[in-house]
Amino acid sequence: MDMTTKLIAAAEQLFDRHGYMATGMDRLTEAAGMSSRTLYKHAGSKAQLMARVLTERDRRFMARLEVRTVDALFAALEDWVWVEGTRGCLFLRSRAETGGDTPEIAEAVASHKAAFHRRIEEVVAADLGREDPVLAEQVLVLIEGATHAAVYRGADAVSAARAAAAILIERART
Amino acid sequence: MDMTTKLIAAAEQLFDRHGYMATGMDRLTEAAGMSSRTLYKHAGSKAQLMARVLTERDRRFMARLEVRTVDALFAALEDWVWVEGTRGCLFLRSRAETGGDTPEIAEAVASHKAAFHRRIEEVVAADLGREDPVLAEQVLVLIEGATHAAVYRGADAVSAARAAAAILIERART
DNA sequence: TGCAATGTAAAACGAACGTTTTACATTGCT
DNA sequence: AGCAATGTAAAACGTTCGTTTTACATTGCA
Repeated sequence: MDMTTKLIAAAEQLFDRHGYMATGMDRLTEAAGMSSRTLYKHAGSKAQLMARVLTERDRRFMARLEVRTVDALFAALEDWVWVEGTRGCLFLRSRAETGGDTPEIAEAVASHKAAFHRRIEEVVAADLGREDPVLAEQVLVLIEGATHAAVYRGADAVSAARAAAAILIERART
Repeated sequence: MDMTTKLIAAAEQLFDRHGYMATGMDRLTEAAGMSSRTLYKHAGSKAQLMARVLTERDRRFMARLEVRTVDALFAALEDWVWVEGTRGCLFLRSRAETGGDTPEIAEAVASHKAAFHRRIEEVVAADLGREDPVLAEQVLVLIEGATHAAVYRGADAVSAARAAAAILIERART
């Protein structure tokens, strides 16, 4: 396993479970199993490391959203929550933790959320046979809501969102 | 203006805008306009201060949700977002920043979210004339979603959620 | 009049922060 | 055989962290 890969995987785990600011570099070097010298050679800085973590997570998350129907979007979200757990959206959390003042992080978040929004519009259009920006916004809100409600309401939040989306889609179709 | 009130107001601003971990006590004493000795006499510790901020915010937020219809719930959320801005849910954010490992904070968050869920069930029941836990869960997801989507989508997210809720309510009524 | 309460200003506490440096070992290519 | 690259271990960098302490001023009530 490549050092950079190992580092990013360890960083994602710690940042996600304990928070970006609360995770010190000592804890990170230990978890990644490498010296701080090597860590900095690969990561550059803590902020750059977080940005790489986010880029990698974007890749992994967006790959799951390569679907053709809105219902499949929620099925994918259920899988994601099952695998990754329910700790909210790491993108919004990193942005909030840094007050948006860390450029590398703010940019990674912005570009992920733009891609996320675009993807939902595409899926809604494919499912409905026409574009519907308002419905897409509602689906986006339901996914974001399921992600965050699941933190304290559990997986029920995701299935509730899925059922709600089905109703909205059905209504938009007829 | 009472010292404790001034302190909590300053703390809420800084914690919300820059994050809990990223806000140092020096910055806090300066913003609150008091010595660190006085600050610690009133707050006890940084974690206790955050807990009091959350308790106060819960009071202010829940007061706005004293309504009788689901649509009024979203109108209240629109007002809240207008006044307080769109930086996501401070309760979930504090919990995430501390990994749930700070008891005072974790408890304040848990009790707020429990009250929040209860209130939505009540409003849905009042609006519909009967209890509907599934619809309540969907409304909760829409509010949580609007709160977080608004961070990058703006106020449109809230009105989209409002319209979606209207459809779900209408369908549940007939 | 005098004491208890409440405040400020500022230094000090040890610990932890992100990052860099020093000194050395191992590897793989030409 | 020899050099460049890549790694480790560990100390040190100066800064900032949350919190406590020391010394002193002001106020309000008995």
